[in-house]
Amino acid sequence: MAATGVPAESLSIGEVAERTGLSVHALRFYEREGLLVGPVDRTPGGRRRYAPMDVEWLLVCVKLRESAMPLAELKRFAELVRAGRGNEAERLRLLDAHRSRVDAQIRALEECRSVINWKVGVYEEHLDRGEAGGLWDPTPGG
Amino acid sequence: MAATGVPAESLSIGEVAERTGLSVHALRFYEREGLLVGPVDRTPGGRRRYAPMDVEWLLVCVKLRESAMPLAELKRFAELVRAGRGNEAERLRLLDAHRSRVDAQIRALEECRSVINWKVGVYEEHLDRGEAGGLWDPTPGG
DNA sequence: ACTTGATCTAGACCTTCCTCTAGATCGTAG
DNA sequence: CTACGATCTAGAGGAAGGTCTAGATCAAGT
Repeated sequence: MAATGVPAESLSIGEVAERTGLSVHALRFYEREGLLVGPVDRTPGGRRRYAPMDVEWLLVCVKLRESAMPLAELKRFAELVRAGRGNEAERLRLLDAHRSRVDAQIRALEECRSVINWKVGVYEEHLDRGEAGGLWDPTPGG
Repeated sequence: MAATGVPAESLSIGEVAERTGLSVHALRFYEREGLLVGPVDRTPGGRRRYAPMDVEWLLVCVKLRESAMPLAELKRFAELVRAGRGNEAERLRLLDAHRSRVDAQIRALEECRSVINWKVGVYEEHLDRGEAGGLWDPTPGG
């Protein structure tokens, strides 16, 4: 069912799927799209054998994706890493730009939350005083 | 160019687009999809005339969408509001569920940010000591 | 009247990001 | 040897959320 005869730490695609939360399909898709740093190792039979480093990279990818980095940008990042030492400044710029976007997202979500909280408050108050309130709900926007 | 002969507060679709940040196309799309609470007023010539209340509803929609509420759920909410008084408890449940998701999103983004911060720190440190660092970048995952 | 810009409708089209299918192969357990 | 599940490749399919086009109409300025 799993690893034998290969470097003890290597993982099958299914195991990587479990560890990263990505689907097996998505893992193959990411690879095709050039989102991985290096080519994935194969067993003599042609199955993928992921190294721990691949998994760590994928875990970073998952975080970047979760924070809405587009695949295209993730690909760009992977290319920079693949190119090797010498472009760290550019990698840094890329990450830093993304970080700003994440901060903006957080701020935006906090604002959304306060709008929702306000709406929730309106409904709670209404329910508290009971439907007996009679003429109610002239509230713009329900 | 704008309102005359209609209730002073009514707005053209272009004006609403400006005020909400939605495109004119998106506004028509939202309407078709049943995301608005009521039918939008029309001029004798057939142009849409939005009431201030429509705009307020749209501004709420924008916030809900920004926080990733699916259109289907927004539509459900619009239906409840359209149905009128009596279903406030359900509206509340819907909003409350969404609020939890927003909180989860914020927490997830904060975790992403800390991963990014760590990565940024790695690159900054590298750049600080100069490329002269020589053998570097055995870092799993670039 | 003429021109220009905003709107109108219906519906085709697009992008992003996967997901799923088909049909074949690998590998391990019985 | 036989099964059976996991994986393989290539490519089709799909959901979400708009965006854009075409061709016509409206409304205002000159």
